[in-house]
Amino acid sequence: MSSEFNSNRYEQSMAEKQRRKPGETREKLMGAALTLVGKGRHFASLGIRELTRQAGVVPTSFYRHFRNMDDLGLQLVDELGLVLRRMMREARGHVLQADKLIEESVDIFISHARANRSFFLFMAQGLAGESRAIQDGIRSEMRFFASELANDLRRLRLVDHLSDGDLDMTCDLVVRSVAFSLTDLLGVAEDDDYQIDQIRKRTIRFLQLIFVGAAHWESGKS
Amino acid sequence: MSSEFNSNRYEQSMAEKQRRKPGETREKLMGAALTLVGKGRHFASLGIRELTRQAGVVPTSFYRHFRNMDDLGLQLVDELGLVLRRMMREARGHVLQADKLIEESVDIFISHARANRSFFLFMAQGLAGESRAIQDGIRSEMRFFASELANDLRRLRLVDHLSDGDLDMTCDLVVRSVAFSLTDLLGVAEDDDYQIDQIRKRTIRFLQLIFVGAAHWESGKS
DNA sequence: CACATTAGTGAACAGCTGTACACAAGCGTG
DNA sequence: CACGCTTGTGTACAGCTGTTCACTAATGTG
Repeated sequence: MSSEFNSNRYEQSMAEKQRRKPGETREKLMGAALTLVGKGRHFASLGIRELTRQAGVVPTSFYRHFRNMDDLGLQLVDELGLVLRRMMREARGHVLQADKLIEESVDIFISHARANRSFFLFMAQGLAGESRAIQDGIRSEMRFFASELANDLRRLRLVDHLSDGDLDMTCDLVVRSVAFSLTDLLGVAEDDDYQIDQIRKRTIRFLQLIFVGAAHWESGKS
Repeated sequence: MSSEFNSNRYEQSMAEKQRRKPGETREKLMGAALTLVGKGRHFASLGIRELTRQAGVVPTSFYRHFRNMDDLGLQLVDELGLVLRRMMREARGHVLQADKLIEESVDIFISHARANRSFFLFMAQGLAGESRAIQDGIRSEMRFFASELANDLRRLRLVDHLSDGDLDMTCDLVVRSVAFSLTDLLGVAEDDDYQIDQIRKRTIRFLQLIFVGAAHWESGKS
């Protein structure tokens, strides 16, 4: 990555101290955090020096962009939101007919989880992390995701018999189940296709079970 | 049992350096870890010195009982198993008739979660923690819990139409949903009765939805 | 061009960290 | 009693930690 500017003006780079595109260090620091998390470290155990070392930057640079570790975590949550939105957009574009809706959505989810492993690892960690702000941020992203899902389902008119509240609850449960499958997914090796397929099948069955419940919800309500 | 001369020799305890019942320091260390976790710290960020300080013990004592932090975590997972088993036993004893089964189980779960807050906090953290061994341990406890639940349901003959595999899947989903509600529960203040009741109601609805799905599962299967 | 602002650097400091080592007190067993 | 075993203690050390400070180079704005 980022090799587009190494050809034209490196002859004056005697010092090469700080000529980089703006915000690059910031991204390097956030990327370094994700890299370390991707290597199995927990975000809460990362230190500033360790982070800057991984990013190839001097420790003091950290404070130019973040007040402390929680601050960096919050900005990571914001980027996580972008990842989720990209995933939603792709799902909305790809789902063609209703009968394969669950399978295709789960597939898209799994492929995004594999492509953005570190991001989702960070999300799973943050749910029970030590910063309340990060926790709330992630929870809020999940709520947003669930409400968007509810909107889509309403638009597709597949669940007309459900009240808004019941639909929201159903989507909430769906998102939680998928999020939990996510932690399964992050627990197996990246290339263990067999295990990943098992998780895929289980997740699909979970969602089918939930939607069967939703289809019969009013009649089954006590 | 008591010989005749071991009763009058406690007056030489001038130093009182290390006369404590065996294993007390071990428990103090594990308790200190739980205390810190209960205060909002993440287990992965705890240090040995910090822990021994909290326990009121000298740092070197740590190594008498644990090889490292992961070792301590694993032993905490074992104790977590005991907590879960106690909870299951109480649930089995208290559930009288089938129609209140979900409500009563959720109530028991919530009361145990409040009573053993730090333990469940540790469990929620460990699910996405940095030690694979701890992660697997917790996952294994959850699987055991789910299979016990499946046994109970089979014994109560409430779900005779489900195959063993489908019942296991249903119970797995139930346990996951409850575990996720747990993280909600741990996120609110201990005495915020209103929020806790909201979580209680939502969890009950989740489980009802799942069981409605299970009741119609075969017919809804594609 | 002059200027304030921004983003980078290196040196420094006090304090904390994990771990090793040698020692002491009490225990159970012979 | 003497012995080894376990548990707890104090000291020590090298290395890492977060954070402050003063300095410098490049950038954008007038």
